[in-house]
Amino acid sequence: MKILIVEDEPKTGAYLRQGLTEAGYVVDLARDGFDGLHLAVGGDYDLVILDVMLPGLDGWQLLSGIRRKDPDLPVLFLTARDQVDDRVKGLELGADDYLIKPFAFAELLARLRTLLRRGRATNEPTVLRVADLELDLLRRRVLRGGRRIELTAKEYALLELFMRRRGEVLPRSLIASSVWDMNFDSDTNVVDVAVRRLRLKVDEGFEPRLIQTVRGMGYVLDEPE
Amino acid sequence: MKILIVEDEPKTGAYLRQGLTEAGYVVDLARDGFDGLHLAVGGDYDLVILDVMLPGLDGWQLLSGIRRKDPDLPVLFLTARDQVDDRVKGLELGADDYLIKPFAFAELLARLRTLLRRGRATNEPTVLRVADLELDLLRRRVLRGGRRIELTAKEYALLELFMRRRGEVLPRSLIASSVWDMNFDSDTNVVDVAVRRLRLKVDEGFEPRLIQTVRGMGYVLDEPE
DNA sequence: GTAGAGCGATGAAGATCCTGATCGTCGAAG
DNA sequence: CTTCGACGATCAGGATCTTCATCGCTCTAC
Repeated sequence: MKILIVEDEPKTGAYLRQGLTEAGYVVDLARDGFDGLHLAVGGDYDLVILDVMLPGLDGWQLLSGIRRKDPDLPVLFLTARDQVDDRVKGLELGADDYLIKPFAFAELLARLRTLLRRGRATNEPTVLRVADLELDLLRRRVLRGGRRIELTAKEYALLELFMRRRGEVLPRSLIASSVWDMNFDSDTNVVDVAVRRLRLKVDEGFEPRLIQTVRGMGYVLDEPE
Repeated sequence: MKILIVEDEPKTGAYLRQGLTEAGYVVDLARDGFDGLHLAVGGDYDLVILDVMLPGLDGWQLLSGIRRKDPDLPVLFLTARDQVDDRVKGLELGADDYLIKPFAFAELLARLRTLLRRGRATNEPTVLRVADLELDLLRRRVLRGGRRIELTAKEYALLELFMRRRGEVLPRSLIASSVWDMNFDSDTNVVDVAVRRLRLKVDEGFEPRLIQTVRGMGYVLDEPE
């Protein structure tokens, strides 16, 4: 897997290169937008990581340049916290994902895997859908009836679990172990409380109710018949 | 490495056995205190994991039985949340570490590694000390001037980093990456705030001040000359 | 049908952690 | 020596998550 990084700040660039190389990717690094564009369109990469703030060509110009030549090349945007609103712009222009600096390296690797696995042709599903509830795995976004719903990290993890295993009754212990890495059913009701919070955001005021309690067993997410 | 688990609850026992076996340990499982004691004293184990609540012999009786035969065998206590005060009793009776259920499996593995690495004979240091500040790696306890100091998870991780690298000036970026797994110096001051909280607990009201700021570089923990 | 136990739902409080703003201080340049 | 800018300290506010206590419902046993 060959990845191009376009990043002007030397420290961040070097760090990314080192980390990704150690993770087994082949990595090239471009220092500005011009080099970036040049390499991206000619270099046969599987993925491009793109800093929004760049000298020369900025991130968006670079992105549209890439899209003109290669509409399918996965592009991941790096944006700083105070440019968060720019991510919308990036996604509209055809970026496939974004990440806000600072971020955990593990997080970056996870996103990369998703993007690369989806691949150019294979088109594995990136959006899970149950009734009018949608979960966009790449953008980490949730929509219900077309409306955006903001979820916290745990809520998102919980919902993703539910949707990936739609229709299955998930015992609390399973939920605890996959969302919390807790594996002992002692006297905690974290799962219950988390499910309640998720319900408030995702089910409250909507029809049909998707998250259902199965007494003595656990919870399911599904469309009731 | 051979580990004995003494645990009566079948689900927890099975889970532990499976997880530890997958992690490469050889695992035996005893269902009650009598079997546990019998196996422990005769079975040539490197470590024993012990549930406090047991039918037959309880955890402490078992522990003192073990200690009579083998004073050095590492023992890790499992205690439920509402028995937390019992952990003191356990440690006084010669347990080497304790873990509160529910806990993350990764946490258990980390503790095991520490206990096993220390080994029976090798006696690697398990307490870090600078001036009158002590950090007990096994018990995850911190003492200053003999007084117990309660730290949160992040505070503990930060202090451990400082003490393991006593005297070294640690740049913020290094701290961020080891305590937070964040690797980008953007506009956050989490490190500063965390250092402040740690200082309040560890340095405030004591002499000498151990956590020092090195302008433009980062922080050090050391005894000033 | 009724009582009781167990299970889940709910609400509130508390702990921890992060963000953002402001204030103070150190050091260099003039 | 004074001024200014950069860096760090500090504080308040808020978000998230967990714990705990209580309430209500369901199911079962009698």
